[in-house]
Amino acid sequence: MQSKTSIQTAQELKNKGYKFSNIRVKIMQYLQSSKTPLTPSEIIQKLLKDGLKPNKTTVYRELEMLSKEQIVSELTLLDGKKRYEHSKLGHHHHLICNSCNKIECVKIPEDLEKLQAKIEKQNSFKIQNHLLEFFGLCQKCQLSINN
Amino acid sequence: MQSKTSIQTAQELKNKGYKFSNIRVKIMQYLQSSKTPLTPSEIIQKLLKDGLKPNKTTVYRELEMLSKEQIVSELTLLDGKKRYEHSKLGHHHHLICNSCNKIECVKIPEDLEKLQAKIEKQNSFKIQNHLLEFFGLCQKCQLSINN
DNA sequence: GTCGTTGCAAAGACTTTGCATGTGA
DNA sequence: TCACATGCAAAGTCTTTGCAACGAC
Repeated sequence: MQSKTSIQTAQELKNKGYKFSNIRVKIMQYLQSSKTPLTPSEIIQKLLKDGLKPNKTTVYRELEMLSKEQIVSELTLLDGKKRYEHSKLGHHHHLICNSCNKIECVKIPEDLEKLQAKIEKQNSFKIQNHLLEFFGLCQKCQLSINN
Repeated sequence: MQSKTSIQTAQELKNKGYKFSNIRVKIMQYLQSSKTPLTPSEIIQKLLKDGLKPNKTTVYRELEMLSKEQIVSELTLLDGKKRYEHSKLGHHHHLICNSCNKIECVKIPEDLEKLQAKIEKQNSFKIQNHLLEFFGLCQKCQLSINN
């Protein structure tokens, strides 16, 4: 199911009264350039590397705000930790390595429309969204296990 | 991907040294008869209703053991709480109501073999398992929203 | 100056651990 | 009896809340 991804511009955010603080901009950058969803503590690590000393509360609040404004989306998987990824990525799924825990994103062109239509009919359930994640071994780990 | 569901017999468990305490038997019964995955606290509620006063630690340890012996499987979704369901259910998916949070189980006959084969090839990723969950409105909530 | 943002301390929710005691076979 | 099961207290991890101080515009 494709979700709309009309992400707000910086101007729209300013109009809503948000300010562009150092930390906020950094966090948005991390999420925009990350190939994998990030946990709050991973974001804190990145900020520390960049010379900032963020309070964890700030990071949690930042992510809450970005989530509320649909700039990022929240994902709870695996270990119960929340992870965040940029909404510009659109609807996609993940390949999660059981060995090294790496998370890759993957787009599935045809997606599940037909299957969903069938399930809706058979279960009288109106599907609004879905979650599809694959667990297994990434390329690297397949090789290292074979050696 | 179908997971093997050769569940251990009571005798096999006894041979491993496990004892059949009141609480353990109850917890296994709840999970066996539940139509929806249960959280530790839901299990504690059920035990209280049945006149037992379980310590939460006991319940957590029970679920850990049942999980280790593959009698139940653990599921982390949604709110980051762990949920447990009986392995006899085999591989299946869930319909999760965005309105009342009810979780229904659903089997998908054809499942995703073709899609998985394609993804494996395109991403050099060896898929071992998957998670597929649908979010939307259950029958009841569709009706109550329309009224 | 205003109002959003930040830091700090504390609390909350869920889960795990250590140790002493209880109990089923 | 003896190993497993249980209860209790404490700690651990992740997250949220309240409040005062700071800072962008």
